[in-house]
Amino acid sequence: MRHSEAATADAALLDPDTRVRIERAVLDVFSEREFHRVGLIEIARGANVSLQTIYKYYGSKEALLFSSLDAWLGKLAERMIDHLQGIEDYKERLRKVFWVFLDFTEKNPKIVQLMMSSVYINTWRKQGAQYDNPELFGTFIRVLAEGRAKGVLNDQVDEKVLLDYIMGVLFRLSQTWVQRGMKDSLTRQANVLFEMLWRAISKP
Amino acid sequence: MRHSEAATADAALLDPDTRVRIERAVLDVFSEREFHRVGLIEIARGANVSLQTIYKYYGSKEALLFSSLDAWLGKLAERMIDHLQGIEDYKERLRKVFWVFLDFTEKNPKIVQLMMSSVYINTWRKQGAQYDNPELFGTFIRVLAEGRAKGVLNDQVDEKVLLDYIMGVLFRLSQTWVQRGMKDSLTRQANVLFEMLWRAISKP
Amino acid sequence: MRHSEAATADAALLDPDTRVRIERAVLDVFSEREFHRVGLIEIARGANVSLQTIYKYYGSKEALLFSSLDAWLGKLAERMIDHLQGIEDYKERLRKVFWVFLDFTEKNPKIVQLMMSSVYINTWRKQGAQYDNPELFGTFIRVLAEGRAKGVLNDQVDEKVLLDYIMGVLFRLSQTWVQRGMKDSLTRQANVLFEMLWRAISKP
Amino acid sequence: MRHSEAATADAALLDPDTRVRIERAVLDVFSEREFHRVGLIEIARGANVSLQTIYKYYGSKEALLFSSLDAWLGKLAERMIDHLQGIEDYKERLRKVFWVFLDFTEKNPKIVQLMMSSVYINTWRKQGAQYDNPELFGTFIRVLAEGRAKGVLNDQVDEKVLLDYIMGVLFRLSQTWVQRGMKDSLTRQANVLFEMLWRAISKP
DNA sequence: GATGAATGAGATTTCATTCAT
DNA sequence: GATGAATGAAATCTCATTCAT
Repeated sequence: MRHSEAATADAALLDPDTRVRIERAVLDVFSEREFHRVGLIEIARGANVSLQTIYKYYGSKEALLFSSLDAWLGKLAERMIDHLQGIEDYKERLRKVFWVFLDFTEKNPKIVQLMMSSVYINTWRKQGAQYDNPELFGTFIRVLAEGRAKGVLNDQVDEKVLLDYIMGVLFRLSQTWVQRGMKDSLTRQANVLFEMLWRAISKP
Repeated sequence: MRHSEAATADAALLDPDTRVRIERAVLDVFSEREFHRVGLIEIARGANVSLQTIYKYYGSKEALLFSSLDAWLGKLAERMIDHLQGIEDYKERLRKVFWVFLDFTEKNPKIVQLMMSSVYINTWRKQGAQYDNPELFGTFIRVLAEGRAKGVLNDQVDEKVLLDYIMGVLFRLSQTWVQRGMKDSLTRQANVLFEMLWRAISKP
Repeated sequence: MRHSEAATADAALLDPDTRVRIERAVLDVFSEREFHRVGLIEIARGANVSLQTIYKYYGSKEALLFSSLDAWLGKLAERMIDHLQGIEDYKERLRKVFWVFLDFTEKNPKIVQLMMSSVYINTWRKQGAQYDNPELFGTFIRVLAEGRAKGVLNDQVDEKVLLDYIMGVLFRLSQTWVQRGMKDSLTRQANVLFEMLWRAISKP
Repeated sequence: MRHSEAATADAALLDPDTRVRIERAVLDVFSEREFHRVGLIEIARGANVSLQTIYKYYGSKEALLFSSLDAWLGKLAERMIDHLQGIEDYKERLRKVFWVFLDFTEKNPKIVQLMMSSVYINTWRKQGAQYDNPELFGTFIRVLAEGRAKGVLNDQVDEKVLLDYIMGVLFRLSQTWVQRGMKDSLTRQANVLFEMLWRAISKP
């Protein structure tokens, strides 16, 4: 049903320059204020486009947010895949996933803020089909499956549960790091933090 | 708060019966729809009170949500404290905390849904002073401090990080359990799940 | 229909002292602000009574206003009748009516203000049956009829038209005198003003 | 004015068609019911526009009423000026003013009703600067000044008093004619009525 | 007589979304 | 692509009126 308009509203058709301006405005504004406190005119003005351009290419306020978020997360996915290249040892691969995520948080705290201010977990999930960033999550899943196959991961629980531990910890660490004022580097402690997680998910 | 009588708005003054009706309506509606899709008139009608009553005792839509949420979480705190009584062994105490949380999720999935649909992590934190439910979080913190004191917990990281692991995992497990359709009991796997977490946070 | 409540809400049953306080508050407040800008709580507080007392004895905001207005106009009627005593010459009687009205305006500008701020001509008329102050208007009418009978008044038009001229001029003079700042005495010019009116309504 | 955009709210910018519909609705509804009994939603529905359109172009309920009233009175002014053309004799000019007013009343009783139902004399005056219809009242004043200059008008009183007599009588005649059920034509008696007024204001 | 609480109604604002140009 | 205008919906606030104590 939503896809009926997909053909009409597709940010991909937008002039790349304009798109960047819009996505930056989204990041700036939605990270500062809650979703319902943000007016699309601010975004439009901030990006120097008309409201109609936004509606034409995104379709709705919600879609704008999720599409932009997806674009930003795409960068994380890209980076993740890039960094995973050439690492053979399984634990090292996972450690890398962990590190890239924390590193991304440190370099893009606004994205974390945006997610905390304006993204309802639930809505995000629902939009999943379109915006869940399969590249990102797919990479996670693939790395996990790999570990299970190699027999190094805990097999008392469903594979999804392992993902829950990883994501739960990563999200929470990112959030509190931002909320507590982005003091002392997250990545500097990455190894200690990862070892804790590793003990949780590896085969005991 | 634009409300001139913000100081006056206090749900505690409300007739207990009415309050329960309102809080139930909040739970029902906000768990189904996102914050900005909920109209207070629905809540009013659902609770059989007038809009004015809501504004008088809560002050605003946001305050209504957080006050109600706080009331529900108060139940969790109460239960938590109750269950902790008489358990001596430290690990057992933490296991209990873990179990009570999952048990609460299983028995009150709507609260989890409400948090996922309508509560921005950020706003929640900001409202902290008023609604963070010190009883609940205080209990967590106290149990943790206890463990540190006894030397059984990982001391390579800040105590807050331990809390992040626990909360991160608990929240994520609860959320995905609800989102994946509340299949198979969470508490049934509580021990396995807890042991994983325990390996993460205990002194290696 | 309205009279069904007459038995219930009747200002006459009110403690005279309280009634005076209420009527004074009505005068003070309704003369300063338009009807719909006046809150009954102000009146209640100003008169040191409870809202319920007002409702019990007056029945409604509108009734309160008209009943109070009627009480004040009663004073005009009383004074009018009093002053008319012992004047034989017809023209002199009418001149007196004219003078008393202007004198009343000068002494009670607030009543004029109240009528200008808060009384819709129409509503006043409709409430006529109850609040038209038959004593006052009855006196006018009687004096007029007298003049017609004596053959001194213009008989080319309906008697009511003569009343229209008198009332129209008196009301307008009163209103503009108040609005223009209550400068120079109205009564001082009463004779000149009356002679103008007399030329209009007397038989040419 | 609470309206932040008060400066923006200007009915003149409104689509003429829409404006006519709104003004007609205002006339219809405010003439039937008192100001505070009228809901703007009725007006909006009656004019087939949204509430927001009304607020955008008028700013407030009161402004809507006065702006509309002004528009209607503009028609009277126009007609007045038109009819005055080519009349040389001073008394005839004033007679014409008198007649046009009564004729307008006869043709637009709803406007009189609206003024009686919903316009507080006081508020109207205060809004004067904006809505007093300088064309209309200016014309009155100019005609009067003319008469004074020619020495045909009573000069024992201030010029404004002469205006008071004219307006007082005209308003009152119009009001009672409407209230008494709009029986027998007002204009048919215009001459007799005018001669009465003329005796009052002309030099004796 | 008084006090406190609740309600329905409606004024006013803000905003996502749509339409026409 | 952009601009301007209109709309429906809902947040918020104020108040007359009613009810129960």
